[in-house]
Amino acid sequence: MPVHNEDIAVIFEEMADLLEIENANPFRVRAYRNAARTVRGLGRELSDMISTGYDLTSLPGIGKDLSAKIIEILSSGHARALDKLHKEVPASLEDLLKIPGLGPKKVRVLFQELHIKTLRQLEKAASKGLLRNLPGFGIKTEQQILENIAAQRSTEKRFLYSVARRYAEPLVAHLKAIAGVNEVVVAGSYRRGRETVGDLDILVTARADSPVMQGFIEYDEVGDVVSKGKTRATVFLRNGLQVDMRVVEPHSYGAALYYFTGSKAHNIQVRRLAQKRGLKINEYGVFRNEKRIAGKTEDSVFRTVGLPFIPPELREARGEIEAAQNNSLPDLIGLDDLQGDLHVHTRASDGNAGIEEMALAAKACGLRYIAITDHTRNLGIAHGLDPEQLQQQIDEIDRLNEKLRGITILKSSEVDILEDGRLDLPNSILSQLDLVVAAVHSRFHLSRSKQTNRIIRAMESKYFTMLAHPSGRLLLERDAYDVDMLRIIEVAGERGCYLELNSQPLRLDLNDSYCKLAKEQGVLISINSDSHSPIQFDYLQGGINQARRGWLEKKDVLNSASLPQLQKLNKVTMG
DNA sequence: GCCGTTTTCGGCCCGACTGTTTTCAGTCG
Repeated sequence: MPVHNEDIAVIFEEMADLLEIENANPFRVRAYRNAARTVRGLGRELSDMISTGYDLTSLPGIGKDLSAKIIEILSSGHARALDKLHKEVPASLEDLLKIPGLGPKKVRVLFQELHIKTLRQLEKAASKGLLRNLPGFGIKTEQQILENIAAQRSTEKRFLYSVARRYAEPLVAHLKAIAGVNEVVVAGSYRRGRETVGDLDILVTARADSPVMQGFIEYDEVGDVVSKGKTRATVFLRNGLQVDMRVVEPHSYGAALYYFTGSKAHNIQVRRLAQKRGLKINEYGVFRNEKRIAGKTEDSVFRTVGLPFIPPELREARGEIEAAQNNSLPDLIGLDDLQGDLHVHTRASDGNAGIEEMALAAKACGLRYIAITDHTRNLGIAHGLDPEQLQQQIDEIDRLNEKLRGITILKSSEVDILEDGRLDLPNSILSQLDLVVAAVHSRFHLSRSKQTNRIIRAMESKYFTMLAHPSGRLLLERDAYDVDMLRIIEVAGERGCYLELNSQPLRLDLNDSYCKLAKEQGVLISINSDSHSPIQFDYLQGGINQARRGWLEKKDVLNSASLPQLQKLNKVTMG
């Protein structure tokens, strides 16, 4: 049973949780959490790194001990240290930590005093009123625990970025309209462009007498008010989305924006840099002793630690600070850099508009070319095309290209990759297409090796151009199928194929880490809308957000090429 | 448990809010 980086990260996180409940040295706990993050963020599998003789202690946060533990886990599948901890602290206590308001100290008390190990036991004890007399607990705590157990059951924890935006934008407008309010900006993971967000962090600058705090908690959409102070409040909207608002003075705006944009891991790294320079960074500014030396803008904060501005999408402690120090930050791609869209559907399969309508909509968005990629016959549910129907479409595209100006339509297809890795169209018709987009739409539960080989076999077709939505995941709905994505990226590099970054809000597939890895391997990414209607070209912005999080520059993106440039590339024939 | 242009020992990011503890610990972000 191969051990993946994720397995190791999970073990380290479990160790951290249990050690925390055991009241271990907090810095030791942090060391495990740091190591888990490092392991998760690696581009390569640790098992490969070991076999090529890589010294793990050169990784950040991995020393002699954790390196030995990684090697142990890789060879045996488990860590004796964790097994030993389990004898003292039951694993189920981790579930209790997930209840808001319960941290390691309280969980420890629950376990020691009442032998509570599971959520069910906790709920029972709380409803019997057994918690209120424990040290550090009271009636309110007991009540809150009951409410939070119920809330956790009923609500979805994260929201799609696109959904969060629908709530964020009107709320920002509401706050801006309150007297005395200056700036209102959504920071946090939302500003970093993450594909899903757990909550909204809203930063406000306002005059001291502004009623913004009151105006916030009285907002129409607010369901529950969790806490409210002079500078900070937390609410839940009626849809379950948590919103934190912070109010700061204008001279702290940049420092606060920086601070609340995170990520936490990134902020810690930068604060450590500040510390070395005898500076302290908090949400109010950058301080030397008691004196504020920066904080009005984010730029000013970065300058005090000798760094250039780092775009929010990069602030994940994945090497951006080192890159900033070496002046090698990427020049991130923007929406304007896209010249075309290589994944577009029409009503011939499951879209809702004709070819011409889609082409004109793309042109209106500033694009110069699109590829029409309807499904193939194997995908019956989407009315996939058979070779004859595709031939008719090809003829229609030829006629339209004669007529249309300012936009070129490329002939293509989103071809199903069958279970054995064959493509769902004969070569006789594939050879007539300008490019071939291929995708897995069935048999998601094959074993890792079968799924990987299936896709690699498809890539070996001479007509294969690009793998669409490479992992098959649907955010918050369906996990990625089990596939060796590192291998897929390698093979794409060897065969001169491309990978898609699908911009549908529910997909955003490829994810940011794999985008970065593809870039490092020289594999170009195509940022496509997968539009099924003329308004869906807007989705490209979401793809751009994701691409930026994956460190992609214009040169890393296939469809930032002009049409003549695209024609010169491998695998695009433009018959 | 990690780490080193103050250090191989002694540090390790920082502050707001809540509830209960009447002076502060725990939790959260």
